[in-house]
Amino acid sequence: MSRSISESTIRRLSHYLRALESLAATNGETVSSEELAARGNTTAAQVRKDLSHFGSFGKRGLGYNVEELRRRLREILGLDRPWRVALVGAGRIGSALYAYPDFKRRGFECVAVFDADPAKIGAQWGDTTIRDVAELEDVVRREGVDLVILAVPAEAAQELADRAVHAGARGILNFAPVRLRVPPHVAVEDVNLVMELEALSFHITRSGSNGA
Amino acid sequence: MSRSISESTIRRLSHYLRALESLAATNGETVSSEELAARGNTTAAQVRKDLSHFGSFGKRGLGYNVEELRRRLREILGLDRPWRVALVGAGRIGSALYAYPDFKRRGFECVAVFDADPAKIGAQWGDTTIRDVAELEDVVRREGVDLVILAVPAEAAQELADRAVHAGARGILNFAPVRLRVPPHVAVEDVNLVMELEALSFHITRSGSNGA
DNA sequence: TTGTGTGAATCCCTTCACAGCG
DNA sequence: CGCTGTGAAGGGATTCACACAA
Repeated sequence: MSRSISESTIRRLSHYLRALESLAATNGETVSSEELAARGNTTAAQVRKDLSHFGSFGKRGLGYNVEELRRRLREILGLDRPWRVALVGAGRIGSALYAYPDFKRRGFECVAVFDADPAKIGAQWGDTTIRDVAELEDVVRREGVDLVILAVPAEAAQELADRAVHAGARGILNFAPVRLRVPPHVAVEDVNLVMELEALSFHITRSGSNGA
Repeated sequence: MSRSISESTIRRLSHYLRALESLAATNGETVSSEELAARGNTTAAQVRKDLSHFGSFGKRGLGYNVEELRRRLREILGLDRPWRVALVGAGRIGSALYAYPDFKRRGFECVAVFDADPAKIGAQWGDTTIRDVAELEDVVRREGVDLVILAVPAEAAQELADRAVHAGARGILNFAPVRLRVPPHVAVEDVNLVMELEALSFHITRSGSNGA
């Protein structure tokens, strides 16, 4: 289809999908770009433009069929198949993510958990045994892991990313505050909690009544 | 100074600050926009443009004084003062955040933790007692809470946001997958982990060799 | 009539290129 | 010289506005 879909468009597609799913029960048949925009982030024109990059899913004068648009969005986002996820780092963030119910609900299945700490290796999380991170490559290969969640200290992140990629991982969700270097066929998304707080700090400081 | 600083600029300022902090020890005196760009996300021109929105901190032919630029960036981001943070939701994500060492290091101090679950209320996390969320307004007011971290289910998020804002909170870090409605003087940053995974899914699906 | 799909216009962000200061 | 600070150019992304299909 088309080239170069922007990162913001992708985010909005996720929003639309979520809106459709909460709509499926309540509303009956169709949504307009207007309704979708109200529940998402944005304007009706933006919704239509976003969708137009992938085809023409609507009916003029009517709107979009909820069920069909939902299916198409899942296809577009690649959610029409299960994803095999490995979690690297069994610390606090790792454990929160492991139990995050929305992941499974969306088809992201955690098939392995790793840590470097001998005190943690061998422990059980539900039915998952925490493995030595030394086994990373083996397990990624054997289990066909697609995505790796890196919840490890900054110093360890690049090396672990390299190893996961080398073993076949195609995407990395990175919680470490470093910019990872990866080959072009590998996708990386960064989550940096401190940065989010700093953004809040910035906005409040600027909008505040203090001229400092 | 100027108006309308973009969200991406703010993120980059955070990057620059982090780069400077790791530099302060190793390097001696000055950095060029080139070096800063290499460690951050971006290009030398972008670094200079970003900084130029806030003043002229560099010396031509020399670069930026590391220590001074660090100080200015902390000022710009509003990090030259402590922030009082309340954590709402003592679940797994909440507990991971509470212990997140980088928060304190950057001046974000968690002064209260709330939950609605009677089984959790009264429990101790370090020296913090988990409070009944019914006390939210009181405590936010009494403790002078600036920022609220919402790590609660989607259904509860908007109501809790309203209450926190009403009690004086100026910023919200929102982990619930809903778009919060807040007055214009309140800043919101969303963290949506499922969306990040979906973005990975999208990229991999598109770049993949499978035509499906 | 309603609401999509889409070129055209607009706005904003990034990149370029260079004047000017140290 | 070297490197910043910045107007101008370029490129993307949003918004506008309307032809057209149901």
